Amino acid sequence: MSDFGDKLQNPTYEADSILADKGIFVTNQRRLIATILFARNQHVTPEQLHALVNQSGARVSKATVYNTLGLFAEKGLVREIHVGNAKTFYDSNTSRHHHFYNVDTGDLIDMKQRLVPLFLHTDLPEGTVMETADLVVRVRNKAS
Amino acid sequence: MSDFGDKLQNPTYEADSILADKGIFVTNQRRLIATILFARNQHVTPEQLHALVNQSGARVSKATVYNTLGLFAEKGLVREIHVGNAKTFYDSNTSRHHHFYNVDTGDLIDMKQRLVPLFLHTDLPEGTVMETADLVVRVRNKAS
DNA sequence: CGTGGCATTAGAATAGTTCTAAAATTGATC
DNA sequence: GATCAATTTTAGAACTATTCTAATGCCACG
Repeated sequence: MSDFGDKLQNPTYEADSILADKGIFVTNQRRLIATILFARNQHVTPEQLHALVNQSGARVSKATVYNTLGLFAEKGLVREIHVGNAKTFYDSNTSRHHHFYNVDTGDLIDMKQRLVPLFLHTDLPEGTVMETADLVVRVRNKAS
Repeated sequence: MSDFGDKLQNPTYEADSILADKGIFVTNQRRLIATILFARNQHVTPEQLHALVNQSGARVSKATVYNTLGLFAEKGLVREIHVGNAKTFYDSNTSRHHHFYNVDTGDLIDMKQRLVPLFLHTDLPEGTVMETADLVVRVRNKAS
């Protein structure tokens, strides 16, 4: 990149600085994935993201999508949400909030209510540290 | 079974009545599974239960274990707990409580604290009904 | 410009679960 | 008790999400 003006125009610049801020080494694939992830707040599964990335012309392998999402989650860039039944979502909104999971449609929906009071680290089982605390309310369509 | 006295002596009688109370048709396999499940409050995965049943001499197929646990959960006899990473646990303690899941050991541990306030059905997404509401706090061993 | 180390890749492997089609069991009926 | 329809059980194949593997590519630095 030539100068600062260029950088501001360049849609990838923001992704680069987000990654750099978290000490994540920037590569083409990571930039691509970050750009898509942060284009809007959203919930994606690795598979959905893989499709999104690749239909944008680029080619990123499934393994890299998994690795990259795992790395981003580890660095606090996205939140990993486990909804059971072998599915994992990644949420680009890392603020404290919880979810509904519709088992019929596979949709993950933000919960507006703040239901879970502060969680105290001192109460964790002996010798463990918290990784994540997910409240997932599983729902299904009424008519079924 | 011959008479009521016999039934009281018979360890399977309790399982039978538990099943009957929930309108579950009793079969040998279901009785076996129920007996093991309710011998003590515990968390089991289908695979663990399958091993338990079969090392007790009987032979019950994996498919039946899955079907039966699913049926019991549907009828409210056990609680299904989704901890992510493709594992499902069944908890013979159906009272409201939540769990720690140790990702290193695979253990599911009861949480003593009552962290989640009453959940209001009216706040569910349009056209859906609640299935389960699980708060799972994922922890890992400190030294890793 | 060569070397070391990480990143990426395709495809195989794995784990948990569900599906399938056939065989067995059940209770109801003769 | 034999017969029937309905349900349950079964073995194993199929499926899905994810992780592993081993080879290849890429970049930074000397």
